[in-house]
Amino acid sequence: MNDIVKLGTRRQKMEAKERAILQAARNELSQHGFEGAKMSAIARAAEVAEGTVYLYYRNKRELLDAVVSEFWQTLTTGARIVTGQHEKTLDKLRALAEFHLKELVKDFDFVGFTVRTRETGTLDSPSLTPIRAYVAVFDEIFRQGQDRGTLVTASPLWVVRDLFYGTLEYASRTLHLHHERRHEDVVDHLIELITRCYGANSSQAEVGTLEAIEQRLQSIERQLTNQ
Amino acid sequence: MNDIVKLGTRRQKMEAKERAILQAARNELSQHGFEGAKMSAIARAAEVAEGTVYLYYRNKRELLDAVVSEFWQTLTTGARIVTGQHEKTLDKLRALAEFHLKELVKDFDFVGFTVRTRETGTLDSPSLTPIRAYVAVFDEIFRQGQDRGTLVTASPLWVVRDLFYGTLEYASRTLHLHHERRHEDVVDHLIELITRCYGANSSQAEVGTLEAIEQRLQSIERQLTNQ
DNA sequence: CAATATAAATGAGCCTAAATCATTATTAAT
DNA sequence: ATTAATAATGATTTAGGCTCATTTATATTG
Repeated sequence: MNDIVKLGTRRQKMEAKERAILQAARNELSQHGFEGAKMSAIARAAEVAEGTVYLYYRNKRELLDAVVSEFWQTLTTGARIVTGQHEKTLDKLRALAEFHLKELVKDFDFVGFTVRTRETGTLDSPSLTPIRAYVAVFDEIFRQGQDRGTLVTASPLWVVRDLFYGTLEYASRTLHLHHERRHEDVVDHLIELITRCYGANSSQAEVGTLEAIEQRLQSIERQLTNQ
Repeated sequence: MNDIVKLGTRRQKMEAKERAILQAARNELSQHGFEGAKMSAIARAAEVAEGTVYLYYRNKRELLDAVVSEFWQTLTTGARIVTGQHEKTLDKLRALAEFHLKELVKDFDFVGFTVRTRETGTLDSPSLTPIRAYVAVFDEIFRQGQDRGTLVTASPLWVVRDLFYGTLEYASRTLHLHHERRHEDVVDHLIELITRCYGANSSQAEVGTLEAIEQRLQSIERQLTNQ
């Protein structure tokens, strides 16, 4: 039997150490940004020598890449959970939009890190795979909507995807800068827009317009009561 | 009379030197990225001593900021010219979208630099003003469309703006990675979407009462969004 | 046109932080 | 217990941003 004092096998210890370094890097990065982050500080926080960090990650950039990858992986898991709780396509999309926006505003710096990571990234660089896995969540939902006949569009999927995530990322930046603005404005607007432009049953113009007006009235009411 | 050998007054020389440094920095940056760019290389390219650069810009970041500012200023000028050649709101928006997308794809790296610049930027940091000036082009056109009655929406302007620029930036990234994809897909789609969702005359077959309600809505909206 | 004052430019050297590597410590195998 | 293999260490090297004492160029003045 294993000695209790020993904290596990060699491999386990190394894995724990790697997690510690990653965690320390994440903290240091979101606290000081990429240039501001010091490898020495990361090593100290992870309770290892500076040289040890370089046994796990070739250099500072790879460490950043790993942090960013982990971030998107976590996001992917969360997105799958959140969207899995809904049946209808539009509900799934709304849930995804809400989740995405909320997370981006929370960890806003990581958006910048991600762009930075991609700066040098080519099409098939491994640093892109976690992001691909993440956007796949949207793609699956949208395709399912198309299969079901809920959503209809002639445009390529990538265009709609860029619309979805582009809008949300820019909105997250705005929300990050202007704390008083409302998240719901974005999500409501985006889903409304998707409904009107890709919704199969919105083709009946008259009903759609009436409903749209009602929606607008509601959102105005909300704005009024909120200030 | 001035000696021909002399290349101008002191002030002129300094301005020329500043432009040389800025140009050198721009080249170095788009060639090697922010970390990769060396102050020594910039100085060499601008044909000045390394210390001279620091007489014009406090540090590397400020130099980057200046490059990015110049980029957006140029873009603003171009956008104004391009949109000024059209009369109708939707034509202006289409021209702006086409121009924006084309420029972003061309100088794609600068998008990354901009985000990076904003990383530390607060709400009123001077590095944001050129970007504000740029997005103002969209704002003006959209507001004008609302005043003319061409465009109608209950959502705050910032939401629509983020949709517009967010979509285009993400699309520019996609287009930058996948050279075979078509720019027109994005612009057509975006304008079509704006037309359908914000176009006032998009649902022609409406009853009189409906129009009346809509008019009242518009005036309320105007009041709300104007503060 | 000196002579002088002021501003601009220079680049050797300083300093910080990333990355390396010879050495030491730890774990696994026999 | 001995040895081999692997992991960890931190002093040292290296690189590049930035400074500052000095030099050079321009403007001013009598």
